[in-house]
Amino acid sequence: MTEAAPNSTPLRLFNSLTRAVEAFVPITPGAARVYSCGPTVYNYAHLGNLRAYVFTDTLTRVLRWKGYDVTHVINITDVGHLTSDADAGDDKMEAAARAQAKSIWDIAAHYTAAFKSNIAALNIIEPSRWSVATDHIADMIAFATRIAPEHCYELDTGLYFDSTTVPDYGALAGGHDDAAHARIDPVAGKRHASDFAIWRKSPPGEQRQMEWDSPWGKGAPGWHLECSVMSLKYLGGDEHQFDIHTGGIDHREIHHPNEIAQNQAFNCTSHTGANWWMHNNFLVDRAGKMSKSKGGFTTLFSLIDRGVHPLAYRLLCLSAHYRSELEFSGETLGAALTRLKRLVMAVEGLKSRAEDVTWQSDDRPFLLSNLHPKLQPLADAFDAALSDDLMVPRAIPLLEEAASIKKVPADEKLCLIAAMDMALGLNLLTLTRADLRLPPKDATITEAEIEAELDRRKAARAEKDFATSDAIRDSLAARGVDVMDGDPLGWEWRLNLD
RNA sequence: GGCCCGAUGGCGGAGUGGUUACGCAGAGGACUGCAAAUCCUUGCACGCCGGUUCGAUUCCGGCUCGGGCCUCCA
Repeated sequence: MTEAAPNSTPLRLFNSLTRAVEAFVPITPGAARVYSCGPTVYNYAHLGNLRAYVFTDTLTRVLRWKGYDVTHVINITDVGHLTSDADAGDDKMEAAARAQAKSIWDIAAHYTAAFKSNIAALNIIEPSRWSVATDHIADMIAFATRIAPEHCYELDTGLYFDSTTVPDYGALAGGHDDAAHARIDPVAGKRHASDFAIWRKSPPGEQRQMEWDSPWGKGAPGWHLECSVMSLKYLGGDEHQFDIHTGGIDHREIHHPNEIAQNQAFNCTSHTGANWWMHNNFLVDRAGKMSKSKGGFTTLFSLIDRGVHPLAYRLLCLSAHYRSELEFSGETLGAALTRLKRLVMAVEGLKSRAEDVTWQSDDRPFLLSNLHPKLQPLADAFDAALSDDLMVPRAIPLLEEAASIKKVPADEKLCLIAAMDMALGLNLLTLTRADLRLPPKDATITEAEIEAELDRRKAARAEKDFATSDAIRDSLAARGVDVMDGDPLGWEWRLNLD
């Protein structure tokens, strides 16, 4: 541990490899190396995608809370995913480029920037490294060259991995059933249905925007290859092993088993490459999970356009355990926004009463030292909840209790809240009520106009001309503005979350 | 068709073999010219049928319903 842990509950994490919660033991004492499967940048991330990064951010923050130095890598997949068939066919990046009549590189740059903007808006800590797939083609070719003689075979369409050449292929998925794959039209010549492409050759006579020379001809790497290559390169160390690999639960069935097979082939061992494989569950709506390919996805940008602060979505994600499905709707989002607002107001109230600035420290052990006797049990319970496989839903009410508990000085409460928020990432110490009042994109009135109307109304009320003051209030309401006399903020946008 | 998961109050979502989750909504109160916002208080639950048990929402079996994966997906 790099810092003295204020509380000593051991961290326990669910491991998809064993389907059990296990005590976390890092390879290097005091350090944690984490790799997260990142986005394919051919479109905007939808809210379901973003849940995965709130999850991995929670993991990062809890590891830090427990005192570990975290090295975190997220990849940017700017090449390699296919639109349809198992291992051949069109590339999503190429298809998006054609559809938008842009260079594929422009597409990747645009959606990468959009993704990073979402990450920032959700107060997700930047990874130690963003690892871009197309920057690692040479590494991928070297990796493939090393495993090819023992584990791969070449067809007209590309280089394929023979899934029977590694022990327990598909174990992560909970048992592999080769027959189940038979339903899919197999690529001609594949030895086993579960074999997958390491290198995809460009179709004869077709010039692709992204293609590279390789020992197996001009083409592009298979989409499983990049994660093995980049995770082992940046996190694997001499042993080519690291601590935790995260991703969506859908990756547990295909992508991660294939990654494991590649790692085993590369290392010539049965070790999967990562000691923990962790998977977040889906964000769902009434119809089931959200997904890009089904269309009809909702982006974080669309929420902001409606006047919903992005951290409300973060709080929504934190209100459920990462391994549970989470229902998304206007109602659940609105509930999270209201909850966030009340939290922010509580902290603002404490800040206005605080007498010193000790709570402005970012030194967690300091903040958690010498806690008020009434706060210590809350801190301990908070630590216990986080340590129990990141049980954040049980941790949030403890922060709320810390904010409202009676007969404890504001400064002391703020110290604990500041420490807790380092784990939750809700920005509670800096966020203000006014920050949460985002104008809807379709607003028909400006804030200056609203303030002018409120000045008129204030004058009318001073004269006890309630007919005029109520008429002004009604006209503002008709334009989506709610007047709140007893509230320092004075007014608020009315949200439409249907 | 194969594999897997879930079923908690109006909604979301924790948890437990016998005692409070929590949030949002609702209700009552305070405040307010009124309303809103805020604060305080508060009602509401454990899919169905069996079994184990002194006692099950919590353990076991069956059923029903819902969902996921098996094709790119977080």
